[in-house]
Amino acid sequence: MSADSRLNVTINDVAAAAGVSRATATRALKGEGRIAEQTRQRILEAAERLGYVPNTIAAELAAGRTGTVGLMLRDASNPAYGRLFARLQDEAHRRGLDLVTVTVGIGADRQGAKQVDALHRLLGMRVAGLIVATGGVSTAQLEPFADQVPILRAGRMEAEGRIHAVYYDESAHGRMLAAHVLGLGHRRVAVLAGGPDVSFTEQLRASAMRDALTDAGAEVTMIAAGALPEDNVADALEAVRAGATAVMCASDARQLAVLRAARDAGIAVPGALSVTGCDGLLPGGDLLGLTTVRIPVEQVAAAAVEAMQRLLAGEAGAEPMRQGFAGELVNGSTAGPPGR
Amino acid sequence: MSADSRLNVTINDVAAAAGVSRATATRALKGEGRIAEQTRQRILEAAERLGYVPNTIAAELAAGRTGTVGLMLRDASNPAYGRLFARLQDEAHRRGLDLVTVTVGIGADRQGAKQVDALHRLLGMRVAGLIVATGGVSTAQLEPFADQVPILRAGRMEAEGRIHAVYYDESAHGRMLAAHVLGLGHRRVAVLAGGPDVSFTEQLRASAMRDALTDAGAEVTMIAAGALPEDNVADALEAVRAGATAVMCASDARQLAVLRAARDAGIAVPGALSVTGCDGLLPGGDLLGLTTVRIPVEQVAAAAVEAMQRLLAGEAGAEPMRQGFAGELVNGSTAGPPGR
DNA sequence: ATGAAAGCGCTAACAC
DNA sequence: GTGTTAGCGCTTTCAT
Repeated sequence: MSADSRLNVTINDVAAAAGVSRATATRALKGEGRIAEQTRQRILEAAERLGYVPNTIAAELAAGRTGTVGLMLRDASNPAYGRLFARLQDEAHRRGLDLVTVTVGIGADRQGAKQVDALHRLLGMRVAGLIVATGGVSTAQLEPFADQVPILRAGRMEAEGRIHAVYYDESAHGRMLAAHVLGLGHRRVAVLAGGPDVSFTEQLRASAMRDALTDAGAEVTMIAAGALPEDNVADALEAVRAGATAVMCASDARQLAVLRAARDAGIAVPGALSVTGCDGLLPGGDLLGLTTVRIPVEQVAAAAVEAMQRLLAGEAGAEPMRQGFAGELVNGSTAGPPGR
Repeated sequence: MSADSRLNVTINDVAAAAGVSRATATRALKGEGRIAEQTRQRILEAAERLGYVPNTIAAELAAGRTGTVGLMLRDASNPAYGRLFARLQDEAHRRGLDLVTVTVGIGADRQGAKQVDALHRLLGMRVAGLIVATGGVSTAQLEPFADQVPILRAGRMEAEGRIHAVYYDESAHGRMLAAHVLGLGHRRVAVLAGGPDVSFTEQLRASAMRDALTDAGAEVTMIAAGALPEDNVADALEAVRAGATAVMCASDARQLAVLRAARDAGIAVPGALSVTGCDGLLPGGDLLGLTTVRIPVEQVAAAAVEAMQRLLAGEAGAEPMRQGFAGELVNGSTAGPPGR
């Protein structure tokens, strides 16, 4: 309690106070090795009394390993990443894994310097494993470290190489939505998605939609949008005026933007226009009647942490892990049969 | 590039490769002290070539201090915390502060053992400062460390003691909403909020609402709800049947639950019932016409990080910092004049 | 401008 | 059971 107790108390102080050697104190504190129950108590009591907080920095340096897994996360204001983050933390907690997180902004920066920065910060901490939940850092940047520490990409596929992956099956999502829209009877559809440089995920969804739609003989207008949800929404409405009866958005954020625009333009949804999105994470999405796919965040988080734990335990096979999960369709009221 | 390069490369290797001593290598790598530009280049080049990633664990132990600020966060699936998290990270990034985050679940656990756990993990890392963005850890638990390391609570007030705070002025939010509802003409109002054990924030909002309402002569029914948004919504509707014309919810999540229930019960909003919430962070809240207060996440995050930076620089006064921010009313379509 | 040497607080053999 | 000892990889005086 004294001003220079607490964080300044070392294990030496504890050992001295208990009248034992540092080694014995370590053992007692970690509950390993055999010690007399009596001394153990004495040491624990001393630690408690002095307010000892073990210096993990020193411990990890001495032990030559870390107990923590690094998590690289993309901007968590995106609900999808926010939830994934929360679930990953939860799962890790449950399994006794310590997670330390660094986030990387999404600002355009030259050559992804920030991502590399964040990566190095984590690797500099000599984390025991790495979970990467951001598209921002490339496989090529990860690869060099893949045989030093298990690296697992969460949320997004990893096509090849030594990086493990537990991911959303976005192509399946795209197909599910396309099938739904087709089933409703639409034959002229606009697909609104971030351009290739904007979002890999949206691209995946959008191209799956396009393929499924064209395969079924529908006429598709692809609209490559900017990063903001409201970008290029006008183009989508233009397509509607030109005859499209449905706008399929690659994200719920875009779906909201389209709904807003449709409302402002006096276009009835789903009467004159059907709209779909993807993500399914918005609280209140049910009230809005969003038609979407609920991505399986929980499953991906659980599988990712479990996989990481296996990797840390060395139980992994020679092959990198690849596990995909598809969510389920949320049949809302923003999409209906094409009307007039 | 060889299998045991990269993470196994120490500064010794770099020094050796460059034909200098460890000390010189350190200087070159940190860009401090005077060294011949030529040797500097040689060292940097060697580091690059060997793929050297500095071991921050060792560096921090040796230096006796950390460059990182710890962030204790509550479950980020809550949009309010998710956004705060994202903004804090952003701000920290911008200001060159390194943040390491640990989250604490919200599960009921005996005596908040998990919170203490998380706290110790951060303190064990000997972080340079601590930002606490969860109500889960109490002032009493924080206090003992307050003179070892600057501790700043973000999002929630800190009444006394040595803990700094940058917070949402929830009482103001409650008053703003109450004034709005009163202004619309309501005189019989139900207030739905998590009970005292559920959410401190909601309590703050709710009691401010109650006070403002009763001060204006309105009749108020307080409903102490459970943790889930849908908890006790039935009680709120019961109050409506008994004559209340408005239900003020302490959070938007509860507002959504009430809207859902009202819809299912065939109660017109805002015709027969006005509903308000608080948070204002839901994407699509505008489409739903939510009446709410948008909490000033950005301001709080920015102020918190700035404050922390000042504290780290030792520029703080003797008094703990206390900075509150109020958001603004979002005048939606879920609240209107009392009708019949 | 560079090197030598002494630790930082802890763990982990290895003795006793 | 408990103590001794040698580091972990790096920073930092203090010499030179």
